Amino acid sequence: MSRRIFVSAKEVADRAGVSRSAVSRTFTPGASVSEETRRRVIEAAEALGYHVNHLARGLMRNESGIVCLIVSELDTPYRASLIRALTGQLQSASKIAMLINTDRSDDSVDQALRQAISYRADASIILSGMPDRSITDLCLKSGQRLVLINRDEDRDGALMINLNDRDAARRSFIALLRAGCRNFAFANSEAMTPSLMAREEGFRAAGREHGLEVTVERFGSTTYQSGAVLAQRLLTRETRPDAIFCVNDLLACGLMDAARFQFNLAVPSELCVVGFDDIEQASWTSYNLTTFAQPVDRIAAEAVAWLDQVTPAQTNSRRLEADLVWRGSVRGG
Amino acid sequence: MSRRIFVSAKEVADRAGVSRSAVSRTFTPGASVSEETRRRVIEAAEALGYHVNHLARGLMRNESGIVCLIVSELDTPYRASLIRALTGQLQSASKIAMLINTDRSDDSVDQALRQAISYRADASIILSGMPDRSITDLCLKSGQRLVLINRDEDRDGALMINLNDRDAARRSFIALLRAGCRNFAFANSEAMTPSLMAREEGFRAAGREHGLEVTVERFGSTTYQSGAVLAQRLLTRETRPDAIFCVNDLLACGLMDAARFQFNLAVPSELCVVGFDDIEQASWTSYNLTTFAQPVDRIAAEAVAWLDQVTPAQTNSRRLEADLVWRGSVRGG
DNA sequence: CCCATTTTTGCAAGCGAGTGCAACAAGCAG
DNA sequence: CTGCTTGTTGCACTCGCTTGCAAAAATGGG
Repeated sequence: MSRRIFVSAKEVADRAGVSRSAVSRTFTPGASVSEETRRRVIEAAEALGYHVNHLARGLMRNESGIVCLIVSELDTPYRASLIRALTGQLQSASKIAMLINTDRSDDSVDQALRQAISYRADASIILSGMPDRSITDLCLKSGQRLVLINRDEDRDGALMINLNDRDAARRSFIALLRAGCRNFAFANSEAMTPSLMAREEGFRAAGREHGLEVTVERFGSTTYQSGAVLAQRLLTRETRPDAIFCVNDLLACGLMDAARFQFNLAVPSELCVVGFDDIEQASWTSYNLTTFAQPVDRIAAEAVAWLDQVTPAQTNSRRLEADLVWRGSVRGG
Repeated sequence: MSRRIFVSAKEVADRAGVSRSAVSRTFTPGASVSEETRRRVIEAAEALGYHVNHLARGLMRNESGIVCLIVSELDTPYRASLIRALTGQLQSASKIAMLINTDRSDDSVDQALRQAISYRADASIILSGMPDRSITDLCLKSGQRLVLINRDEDRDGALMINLNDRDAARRSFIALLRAGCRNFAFANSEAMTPSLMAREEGFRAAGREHGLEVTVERFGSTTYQSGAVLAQRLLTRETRPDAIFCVNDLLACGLMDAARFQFNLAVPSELCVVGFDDIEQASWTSYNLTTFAQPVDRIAAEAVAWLDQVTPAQTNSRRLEADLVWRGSVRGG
């Protein structure tokens, strides 16, 4: 079964009684075709079910319209909503997303970029992991655009979109301080990616500025399960924290559940919690979590706008602000 | 900036001192090339950073290796995990996923399929919505494979993967009956898709068989928020249900939160709840929801296996079983 | 009505690869 | 040495499209 009998421009041309170029031009915005021929071509195309072959077009035009999204653990709420925003906005800019899942091995971000090159993607957007410099250089040299979201490592020529994590962490500290908390803790994973570390640094720095100790605990990856373990570790300390900033919401949910059901602590009266990302679950009544919102639409918009530019601007780094979403997991507010 | 200077087979051939065909054959498994030339080609390719142009290859071979995933609201937990499974398994079968987001307008499933045709996708997998017959016919006629997941409407030639929703609903009823419940309710959305309706039918049918009334309430879409509204409606009835089967987990979470925080009902002692999908949140301590697991890996495996077949089998419909995951939202167990 | 513009149209040359075919080389049996 | 098989290689055509170029048609001004 390799019938694969797509109808080609030739057939449309024959049926419409015009040349193949006429068909081509009909489907090329801005090309010179008379109203009459265009009508006949459209009609024939409709009747035959013709669709321009984007593979062939990409080959000729030397631009495929494809943008690769490189991501692991894509069912994580934050990732999923970012992907949703990106695919939506890419489509509005008449590009199409190829999704490459890098869950498997470690070098697979490199593999993913090779795929991107093979399909002559116009650009790649990296949401997870960090590829080797040699391969990113190859991408850039080949004229493929590169967007790094929350990756932070430098790659000249690539667009880097980051949040102001340090500042958010600082604001979180102040909010907790105003809520009357005095024993601060930071619940982190062991992932140690730049943006996660920036949150930790920012929170610690704020502590130092106010002359207050900040307990830091790190465990596993940024998941619900890690949150539970971190709760275990933090809440059994001699001086129990009354304020915990969690490196992301998923972890915060796990931590809150453990605090509540395992340690019988009431949030926010006995323990204040702040998260990061503003995933949907943060707004659920059970959590009602005060958190920082990832501006997914802004992120996607910046990325797509940059891809649409003819010549990428000088400044290829964006630092976006994460807004604090006040909910019930912190007193006051 | 349209440099786009990818290296071509010609350049590799020149550098290796062989013909272009030799390069082509080197990268075509099973083609006849001597060990010596292959070595030289590989070496030159490596040095130049050559990657076969999949656009051109797809054009010639008349198969692109692209599979379109057509989906809306892809940040929904169940959808996201299905996408993760699909992309992972497609890649293992050396195919690549194109993700088409159909959030926007209503006819956009049709639009998506047009895109799939334009990119000469080998197949399309539809997770949301239902395209017009005319366009699916065009896909099939063009030799493009079609997979419908939980769509249920018939399309000859397409693979249809469904769950045994009716049976799951029946088992759910029996479990609730055994838990000692007597006032049964079914919380549904107004989406009315076949698989959701099958769950409702199945649950009602089980009720009839046991001579017990089943209250059905429908509202909005299958979201957390709808769950809250449905709780409001169901739990204010003169005879309050003590067993609610929710059409999916998201809705169940909303319903449980409302039951708990708004109506002060304890789960499972005063109210038993069963969901569907087994999203990650169902396992969180706050919900600890008894539910039916969507066999996402099986679904993905069936889809990919069918795509790999040279000639699609006669029987192009799969009905998979959803396993009951016992947790704490139902007494006993 | 004629000539100069402008618009439309078709031809043909690519884009980067795969592959049938024939030429060629090597290996081997007779 | 000849004839034949087996394995490699290059030529040239093809896939479906875009686009520069020049010819043809349409338009308009004088």
